[in-house]
Amino acid sequence: MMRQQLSGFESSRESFVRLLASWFRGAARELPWRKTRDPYAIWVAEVMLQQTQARTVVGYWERWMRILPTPSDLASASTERILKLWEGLGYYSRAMNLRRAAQMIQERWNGVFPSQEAQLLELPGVGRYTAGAIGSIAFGKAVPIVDGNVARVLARYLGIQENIQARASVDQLWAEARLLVEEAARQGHEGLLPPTPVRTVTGDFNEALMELGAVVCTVATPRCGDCPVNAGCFARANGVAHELPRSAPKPKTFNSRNVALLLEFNGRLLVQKRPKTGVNANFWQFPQMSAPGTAALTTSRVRRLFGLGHEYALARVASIRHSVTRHRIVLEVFHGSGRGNELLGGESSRWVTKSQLSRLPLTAAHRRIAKHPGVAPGP
DNA sequence: AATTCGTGGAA
DNA sequence: TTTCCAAGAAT
Repeated sequence: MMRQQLSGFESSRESFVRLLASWFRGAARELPWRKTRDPYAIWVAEVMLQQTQARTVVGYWERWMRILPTPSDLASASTERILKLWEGLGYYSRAMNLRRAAQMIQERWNGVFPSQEAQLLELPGVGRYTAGAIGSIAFGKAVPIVDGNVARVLARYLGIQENIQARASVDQLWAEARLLVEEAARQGHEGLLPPTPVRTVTGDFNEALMELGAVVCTVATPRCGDCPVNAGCFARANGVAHELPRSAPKPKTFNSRNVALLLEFNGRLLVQKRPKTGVNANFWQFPQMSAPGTAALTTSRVRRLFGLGHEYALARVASIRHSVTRHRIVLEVFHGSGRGNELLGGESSRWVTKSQLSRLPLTAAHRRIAKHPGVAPGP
C-alpha cells in the first residue's frame, strides 16, 4: 500500500514554486489573454476556457474582445449577437450569464470591475475557480485556483489516492494550492516571468501550475522526463502517473435519434427558433423531431412526423452524429424541395436565404446540416 | 450530491 | 472509427 507523501512536501514547497516558476518563464505558451491584465478581458477568457481547450478559445476571445471590448458593450448586446459570438463553444448559458454579470457590474459597481472574492462570487457564472483566476491574474492577489490541470498535477505530485472529486480530496487540493500561491507571493518575481505591467506574481504562478498540467503532466501520456518538479513527485517515484488521479466511473450514455428537415422553397430555407429556456435556448435550427427506435426512416414516416404533404420531394441526404452531455444522438437529415408552400411552420419559424442563415446562431449539428453537399448552394 | 450543460481536438 | 475529456458552474 502506497502512502501519501504529505509529510515531506512542506519543506519542498519553496523549491516546488521556484522550479515551476523558472520552467514557466521558458515554456509559457503565447496566449493572447496573457498580454493583458484588464479584469474584463481575463474574465471573458476564463469563462470561455471552462471545459474548453485553450487552442479552441483563442479565436473566439480575440473576436469577442474586438466587438465587445468593455462590460458596458456586453451589457447592452443583443442575445442573438452574443450567441453568434459564442456559437461553437457550447455551454451557452455561460454567455448569457456573462451578460447578466456585465449588467450587474454596470448597475451595482458603476462599471468598475469588482476585485474582492466575495463580490466576484456574486456574479452569475463565476465560481471558486473563476474568482481565483481573476483575483490572482488581474488583481495580483494570493488566491488559489484548482482546475482540472491543477487537480491532476497535485494529485500525482502528492500521491492523493482518493477519488479527487471526493470532498476530502477537493479540500486538500484547494488547501495545498493556497499554500503554494502564498509561497509564490512570498518569493516575489524571482524566477517568474519578467515583471511587466501585465504580469502578476500570483497570477503567473497559478498559470504556471495549469500550464504544467496542460502541456507536460497530461492525462494520457505524461511527459515526466520534461517535468521541472519530477524529482519530488510521488507518482513519478512510484511509476503510477498513469493511474492518478483516480476519479469516479463515467455515467452511462443514452442513444437517441432525431430527424431534421431541410426544406427549400424559392431559394429559402425553413428555420425555427428554439424556446427561451432549456438546451440550446434561443438558437435557431432546421425543423427537428425525435424519432425513437431503430426502424428505418421512410420518407412517408418523415412526412407524418412533420405533417408534410406531397408538395415536397423528400430524400435522405445525411446522417450526423453529435452529442449533448450523456446523450449520443444520430441526426437523420431529409431534404425537401420543390413546389412547396411557405406557410409551413409556426410563429417561431422563418424562411431565410443562405446569407441570412449565416447570421443566425445555429448549434453545431445544424451548422453541419447547412454545410452538407446535399444542400443546394446559396446565392 | 448527482446531473446537466456542447463542442472540437486528440489519441 | 470511436472514445475520452478539457482553464467549471448551477441546480
